[in-house]
Amino acid sequence: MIPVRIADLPGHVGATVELRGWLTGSRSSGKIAFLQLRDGSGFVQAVASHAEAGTATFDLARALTQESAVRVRGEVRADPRSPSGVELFVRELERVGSSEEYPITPKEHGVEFLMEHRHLHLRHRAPWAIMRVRDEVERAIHDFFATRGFVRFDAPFFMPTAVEGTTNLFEIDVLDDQKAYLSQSGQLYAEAGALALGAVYTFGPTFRAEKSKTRRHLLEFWMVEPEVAFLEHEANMQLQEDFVAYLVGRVLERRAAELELLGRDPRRLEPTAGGGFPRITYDEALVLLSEAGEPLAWGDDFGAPHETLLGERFDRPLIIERYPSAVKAFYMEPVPGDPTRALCDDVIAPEGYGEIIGGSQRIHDLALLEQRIAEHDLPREAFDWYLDLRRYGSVPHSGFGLGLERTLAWITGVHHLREVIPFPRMLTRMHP
RNA sequence: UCGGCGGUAGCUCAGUGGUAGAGCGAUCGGCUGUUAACCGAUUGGUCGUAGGUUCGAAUCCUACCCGCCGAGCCA
Repeated sequence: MIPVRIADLPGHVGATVELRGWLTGSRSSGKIAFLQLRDGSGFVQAVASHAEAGTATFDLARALTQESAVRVRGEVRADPRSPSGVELFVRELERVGSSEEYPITPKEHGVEFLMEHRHLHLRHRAPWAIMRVRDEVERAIHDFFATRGFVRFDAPFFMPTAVEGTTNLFEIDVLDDQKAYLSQSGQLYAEAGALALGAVYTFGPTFRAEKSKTRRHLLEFWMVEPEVAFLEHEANMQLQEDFVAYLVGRVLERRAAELELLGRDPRRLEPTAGGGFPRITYDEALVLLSEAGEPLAWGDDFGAPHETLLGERFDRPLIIERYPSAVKAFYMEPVPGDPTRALCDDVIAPEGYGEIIGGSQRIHDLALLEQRIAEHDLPREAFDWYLDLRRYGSVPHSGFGLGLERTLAWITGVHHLREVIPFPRMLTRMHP
């Protein structure tokens, strides 16, 4: 008898099949038992009646505890009372692995308790749905860039120095007193890649040793960073828009059932899939903030409340461009004729999920880049190779970084970033 | 680092000076269509830690630990 996945059961109505999975819950009376089963592909109810299954099988069905592993053989029957349209009528039952006193009981639990049992929590419906959305988004990232001729380019995780001097880095002891830092961005290496391969993207974990304890922060998160030679600011923003619209479109197309299980209304995401993101300048954003009663002086960077306020005004991501150079990274190209502003942009997600993309055109002039490195008190010798990129055939180039978890939190509608990564790493969470 | 809130049963919480509580869960029994099942029984505790006040402290005081939410910083 061939094993069948729960997801494929609707195609086997009338057949007798074998299911392999786990018991998520059960309910029984004297003569009938209902077993809730999962196998990773989905969820289904099995029905064991005393008359059809026999005493031994029926008694075993009643004795199974939560998260017992089982093999079940039985007949697939259509039933309008089932959410998936089918049920499995048990003929034979085998307990593969027992489960005693499973901690995550069918009862409300606090976030902290669930995170302490994250290795088991992942078996439950909401994390199951979220991880399937995460998988789809990661797949969509690769598909988007592959169809546009980008080459995936893996940046190192050990870094000799900071990419952006301000943020805190995790310091690592390498052999013989040598210091290194965990990567906070693969961008500088992606720039080398872009000049070698034309268009590249990095995708991997990123580490920020910031003492941030909010729902928008993790110590370790995943970032995708495309970088393209000869790409300038306007086209860079268009690439970002096309990219985000594609990712959201893919989830709407292929993971609608998971969004529904999570209670996420797909209508909130549909405008994004159509593109047409609003674009405003930093100066225009200041006017909007002033009108909203949150005035800022020119030159101030936005705080989280400002970003939320701006993002909530639109039904799709908001692009804010041309920030003051002083609040941005050293490598950003100035606006032609206006050195106080940079050819950069942030993409702010709707609904208060904050910044999901930061991007810019990079300085390609050697003298200007040397000057900026000096102004920022950065160790020049660490950037010798980076300056070489400007010595030998320098061209205008641009790129951006998209935070995977913030994007996923917004798409799935969950409150906290820790929900969208299998094992979150935070100031107060290293276990399990 | 700063601000606000919190730590009591396996879980979610109530309990503001006088015998430590509820619901849920789990276990056992009953019920042939349950899906937040229902009915009956059983099971449940260093009240975050240390010290202090008091005849008596989960409760009041002091210190510390841990967590949650937010700010800054950022994706």
